[in-house]
Amino acid sequence: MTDQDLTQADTVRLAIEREIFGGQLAPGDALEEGRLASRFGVSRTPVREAITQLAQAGLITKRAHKRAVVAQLDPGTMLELFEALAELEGAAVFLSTSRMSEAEKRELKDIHEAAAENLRSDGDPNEYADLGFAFHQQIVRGCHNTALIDTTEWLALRVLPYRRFQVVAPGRLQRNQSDHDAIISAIFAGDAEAAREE
Amino acid sequence: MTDQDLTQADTVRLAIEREIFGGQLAPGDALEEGRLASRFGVSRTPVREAITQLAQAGLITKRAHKRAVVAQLDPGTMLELFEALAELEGAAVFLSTSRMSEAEKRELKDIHEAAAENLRSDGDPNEYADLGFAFHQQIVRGCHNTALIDTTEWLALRVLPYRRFQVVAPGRLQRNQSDHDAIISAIFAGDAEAAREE
DNA sequence: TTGAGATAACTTGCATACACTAAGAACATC
DNA sequence: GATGTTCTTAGTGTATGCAAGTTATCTCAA
Repeated sequence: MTDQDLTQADTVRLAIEREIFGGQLAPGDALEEGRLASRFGVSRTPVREAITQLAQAGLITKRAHKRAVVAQLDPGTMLELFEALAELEGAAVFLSTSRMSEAEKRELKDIHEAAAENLRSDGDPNEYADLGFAFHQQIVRGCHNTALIDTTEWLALRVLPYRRFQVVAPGRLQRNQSDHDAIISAIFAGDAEAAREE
Repeated sequence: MTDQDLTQADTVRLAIEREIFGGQLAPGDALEEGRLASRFGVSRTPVREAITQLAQAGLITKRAHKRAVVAQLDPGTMLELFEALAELEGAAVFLSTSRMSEAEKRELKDIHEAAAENLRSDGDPNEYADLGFAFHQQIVRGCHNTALIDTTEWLALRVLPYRRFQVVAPGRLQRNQSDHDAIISAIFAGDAEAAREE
């Protein structure tokens, strides 16, 4: 009753999600209902349900009578997604500036400083990426608007499979870090407009 | 191919959507798979699929082993939705200001003036509502970012069933109209920030 | 009368079977 | 050899049956 009232369709959906985010399923890969069914030891019915949900979420694309495919974004669409995501995060941080509690601000600062430390000491890049994710998440959640949070995170989910392809240009991380510096300053100064322009 | 390659699940989903938007299905109403199936003359399978999709879209809520229910929003959630929608539209208009073509701006002006005329002549309120919807849509689409457009319209869809409950306070329409006036001015002046603050 | 427990009726979740679609293979035609 | 046509077959879409869970009804004691 805690929450493990997961139906099989849910289980399958979560498993597929994980494989997409983890890279075992790359964009463009085909998802075949029958194979997935036998792989997960269930019938095709819950698999179909899971696929339907993932398609609705935009993680996979599906057309009638054709195999479902892990969503493949052309560069243009991907840029649009990133722009839209930036706008949503901008809107969220605009609200967050006046709405985050002191505790939330403190935690944001902690995350930021952990990232700085990681950068200074040449730490694990994956850990830095995770901290960056947490940073964004903390800001977005600070707006205390569930609809906006959900929408933003849903959009973030769609680009997640492509993060792994991001080139790590030299100096990119430092630049990212100073951007975050600016955001933090703006939030603590209560300057919502400045925070929006990250 | 021009013809709808619609699967039965799609047909059912569209029909249910229409009934929700049209008010035949009110928030809180239960959707029972069996009844819907026999009503639409199909089996439960495509009905289930349609319900899954609508649940994912947020139009209905569904929990394991419980009946699906047309999404019912408490006032707080509804306010959040409206706020989030306003932020998204704000982001869109911010971009639209510099991206709308002359033709798009002209069409926007046409819509706005048709609404003004409707108001002046005490025309059909439903027509005014439709024009308002078109006004917003025209602005959002002007940002030319499919991801942002889709996200915004998807959110707008979620609140659509509740528009009918909106009280028509006296002077509300005039106020709405002058807000739109301000937006138009800002867009034509190229003042993106002003446009955002509708 | 009211409330807890038992039980019957109903609804959902899943498995299985079948129908239909759409690509590709095999074949015939030119 | 190229082209068009008919099979083949892998794979999706839908129907149906059944088991498990949920909701409603009934019973009976306080």
